[in-house]
This record gives sequence, C-alpha cells and structure tokens, in this order.
Amino acid sequence: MIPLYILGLLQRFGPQHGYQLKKTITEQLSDFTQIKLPTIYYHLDKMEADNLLIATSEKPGSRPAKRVYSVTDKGIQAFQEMLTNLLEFDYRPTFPSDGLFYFSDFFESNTISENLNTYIKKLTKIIDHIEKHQKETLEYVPTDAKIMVTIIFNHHLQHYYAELNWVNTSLEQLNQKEQ
Amino acid sequence: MIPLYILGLLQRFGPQHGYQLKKTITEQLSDFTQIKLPTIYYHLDKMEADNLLIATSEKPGSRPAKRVYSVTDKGIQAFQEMLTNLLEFDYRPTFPSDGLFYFSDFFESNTISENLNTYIKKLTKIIDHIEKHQKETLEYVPTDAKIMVTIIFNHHLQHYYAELNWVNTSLEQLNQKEQ
DNA sequence: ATAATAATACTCAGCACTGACTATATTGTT
DNA sequence: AACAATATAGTCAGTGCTGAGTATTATTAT
Repeated sequence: MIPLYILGLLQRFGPQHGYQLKKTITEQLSDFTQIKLPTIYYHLDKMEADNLLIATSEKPGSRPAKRVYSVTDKGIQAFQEMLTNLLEFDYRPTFPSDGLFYFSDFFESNTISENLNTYIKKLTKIIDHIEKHQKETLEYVPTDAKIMVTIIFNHHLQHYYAELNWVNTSLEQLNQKEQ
Repeated sequence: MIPLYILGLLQRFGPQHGYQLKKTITEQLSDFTQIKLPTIYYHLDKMEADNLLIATSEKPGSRPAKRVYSVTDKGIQAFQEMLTNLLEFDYRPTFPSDGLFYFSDFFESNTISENLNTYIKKLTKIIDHIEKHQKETLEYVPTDAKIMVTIIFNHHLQHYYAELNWVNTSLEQLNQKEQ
C-alpha cells in the first residue's frame, strides 16, 4: 500500500522529501493508515533504486540536506499498475480477540465481560471521532471528490458499527450464560 | 498471535512437531488465520531459545528426525500473560481499497463499478462458506464451548455482512453519479 | 544571552514473515 | 519391480517494517 500512496501523493502534491511526505500522509490519511517515518524512508530508497523516483539533493543555506523525490515515467506506470491490481481487492480480516475466546477456558469467565464493557466505550469514542472527521472533510473537499470521500469513510464506519454490534450481542450471550 | 496459538494448542492437544502443528492449526483455525509453515518453525525455534518450549528429538526407525515440542512452566506463564494482554484488544482496520477510491481520479470511473460487482459475488461465496462451516462446527463441539464458537464466527460474519453492505451502497452511489 | 524544548531529516540494527527450495518416506500406478 | 506422485519435515535467504538512536536547526522560556 505504501508505495501506492507515496507515488500518488507525489503526483498530486508535487515533489517532496521524506519528512514532508509523512506529514502529508498524516494529514490526508491518518484515520485510514498508520505509516511510520522509517517505513517511508525505506520505500523511498527502494523506489529510487527501482527508478520509480528520482531524488534531487537540496542543500539550502542552513537546514540539513534533504532529498526531494519526484516521480519518473516508470513510476507513473508502476502507479497505474498498482491501481489496476487493486481492482481485485480482497477482504480477509483477522481478529486478535479470536484467540482470547478460543482459549477462554483457560480463564475466569467474567473477566472477559468486564473488559468488553470498556471496549464498547473505546469503540463509541472512535466512531464519534470518525463521524466528526467525515463532516469536516466533506466541507472543504471539492464536489466531485465528495462521493469517493463518503465511500472511504463509510467503509470504516460500517465496520466499526459491525464491531460494536458484535460486542453488544456477545456480551448479552455471555451474561445469559452466567445465570 | 502465532505464539499464543502454538502455546495453547500444544497444551490442549499435547506435544507436537512443526508439521503436525500446522495441520492442527489449519483444522482448527483455517477460517480465522492464515499461518504459513515457515512461520511456525520460526516461532518454534524462537520459543525454544526463550525456554517457553522444550524439544525432544525423535528419530524413529525410518522417517527423518522430528523435533517434538512441549510447553514448559515458563511457557504456560507466558501464555497466561499473552491472554491477559489480549483483554485490551483494539480494532483499527486498514483497507487496501481505500487507496483505489482515494486515487480514483486517475481512473476511468465505470471500471470500478464493474469490479465491485464481481467483488460482491466473491463475498457472498465466502459468507456462504463460513455460515456452513459454523453449522458443522457447532454440531461436534461440546455444549460449554458453543457460546465461544458462536462469538468467534459471529465476529467474522458481522464484518463480512458489513463489507457486503458497504459495497452495495457504494455501488448505488456510483451509479447515481453516472447519470 | 542561554538553556530547554520542539521541529526537521534521516540511519540502522533487528524482528516477523514467507516464497522457494531441499530431502526423505510412503503410497499409488502400471 | 520401477516410477511418479504425494506426504512428511524442515531450511534459508530475502523482504517489509519499525523502535531507538543520531544530528542539526528553530523556537520558546527564563
């Protein structure tokens, strides 16, 4: 995913260096990806070696030298290819909590119920945050981009709703068992 | 996650070697994790070095030697700790398709709609498979484990339903735009 | 004026994971 | 009996990722 984002953002917002790119990604995509700085540098190096990017070393008066990257023709081509491959995307989630329930016989049972309650609070907080962020984003985004923004936000929201729904029904089932 | 599963399964089903463990995991957890053989060997080696497991090298008459692993006291302790840490589980999904929609202006728009339709078919197939598998599993599982099995299956199903729901509404939105 | 803090820009060692490969044993086929 | 196919059991090199660390410049507090 990261190479796609780097190539796309460099095309959309022009040549940038690593640190700046990290800020752009945080601004634009913080709700949907958690990309770390060293990971960005890793891919910038790799993509430069693969000739998808070229770097111009800028050494302005004061600051430490920075390497500013732009997309090459080969990079544009690779980007298009990545997008095309994405058309066949898949969904196969893995939930760490599966392990918890699968091995719940190694556990006192009401411990789980207690923690599910705090989990519900966490979830509602995140949902609130995303809903707010969606509203804000839709205000400043150009009209023709609104549908895509809505689709992306809805994707995450739908799954958070599903998660919340699942915890609630699971909690009920566990409580019924208790009696 | 993998160390947790290895420690748990070795406790539940007794000492095993790598290949056998892979088969056990496939049988028990194939719908919920996709763990590769080399990954299992990696963790077995590591956990043996950490004294969570001990290996007894079995060299029966014919077959190539196998290393059979059992859980040590330290391993049991580590397992309990992992379970406890799992109580504070989180949910932060990332969807590759986000990139597709985020950069959809680099694309002819009806290409996406077409692919969403085949994606819907893929999803309904998987949902069908999981629902069937759930029924089968609930038949042979002991009564007191039924709730946990239901919870795990529901978790995945809820999210697949959410995914399907999301594609359908997104497709509608894209079609409305087309006109 | 000076020290502390934050921002900028990047490097590196080490971990988790897995595709591709190796090697032997067993079973099935003709 | 000979050969292929499959099952068993594992190794290894290479990729992706990131916590922790380095080094310089800018800002703010005192």
